[in-house]
Amino acid sequence: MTSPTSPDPVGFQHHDHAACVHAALDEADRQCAQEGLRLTAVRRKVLEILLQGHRAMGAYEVLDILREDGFGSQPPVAYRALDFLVTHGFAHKIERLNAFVACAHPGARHSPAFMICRLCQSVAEAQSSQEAGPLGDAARAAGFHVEQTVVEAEGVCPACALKEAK
Amino acid sequence: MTSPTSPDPVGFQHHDHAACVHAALDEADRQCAQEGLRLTAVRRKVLEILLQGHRAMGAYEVLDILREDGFGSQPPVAYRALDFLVTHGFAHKIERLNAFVACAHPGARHSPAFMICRLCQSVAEAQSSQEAGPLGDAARAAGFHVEQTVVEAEGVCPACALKEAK
DNA sequence: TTCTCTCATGTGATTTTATAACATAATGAT
DNA sequence: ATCATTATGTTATAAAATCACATGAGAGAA
Repeated sequence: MTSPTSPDPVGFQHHDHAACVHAALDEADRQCAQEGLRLTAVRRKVLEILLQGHRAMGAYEVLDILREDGFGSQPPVAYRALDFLVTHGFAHKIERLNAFVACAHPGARHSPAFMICRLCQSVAEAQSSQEAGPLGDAARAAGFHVEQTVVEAEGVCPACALKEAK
Repeated sequence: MTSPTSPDPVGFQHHDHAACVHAALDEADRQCAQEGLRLTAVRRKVLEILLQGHRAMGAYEVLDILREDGFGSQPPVAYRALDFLVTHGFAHKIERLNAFVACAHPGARHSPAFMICRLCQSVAEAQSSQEAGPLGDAARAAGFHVEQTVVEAEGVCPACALKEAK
């Protein structure tokens, strides 16, 4: 299933893709049931698309796939599902790319940080924190109450750095 | 010149606005001369607009003012000038808002961090760092080479927090 | 100066991203 | 079964950004 030569776009490491998609969907089902959220067909499909894609995808890219699969084909269909997933932590928006990725740490309450490779467009998700680091310090100093954070680094992933060095 | 009742949108504190705009433009002139950059009329005007506005402004908002002042009125005019300013550190793009602010620390080589008030839309710029904090740790652990960072916190500024508390 | 090369600007058209507004349908509670 | 709520489908439009190409201004060489 997983090509051994293609770069792993979410974690910079290879893994069993089909299993990972399945497990994440199961986890989402479980979590929605627990919290009384409705993981409807479109929403579940969009999450599946993001998990399958395993990289940052634009809303219209997601929409194209939804259309092929017989769902509504207008932008709001994709945006609404993406909003749901983002709101409830099943996916994240990468502001720098105006694109979306499935969350790599489902279930965990977290403020994610992303590393975006400018060469292969892969995106890795790391755990961040709203209080730690320079931003947390600045916020405390300024008396600013942080509710959400966008932390994204653009640069070169290890795989591309290797290729470039050659 | 400065209204004592309006919130200060960039730093959450009041200051002498006219002088601040003037000083920043001078500083930009100086720095461009030194680095052999051309701070042309449009570019200087756009910087002035951002400094005057003293908040995050959309490209089209900037463009409207350019138009009124007799410059070109098509989007590329604004976007090109903004690109120049951002590239050379005279302004920053706030990804979360798709908007631009004049740099609050001109001259300093820095990776900025922003605090965005969701109530009054004011934006404060703090100094950040590409190496410090959770993101730096994660990047080192992953072998990711960071070139640029987007660090933005959304929340409530001190002034709005006070108003809400009432 | 005048030529020329380069970089910047002006303009029209288009693409990409995102939302508004409203009708219809599905779901859950009573 | 009814009703309120929430989700979906669809049309239309807004907002943000870029492409392509023609014109113009500035720096350096002849």
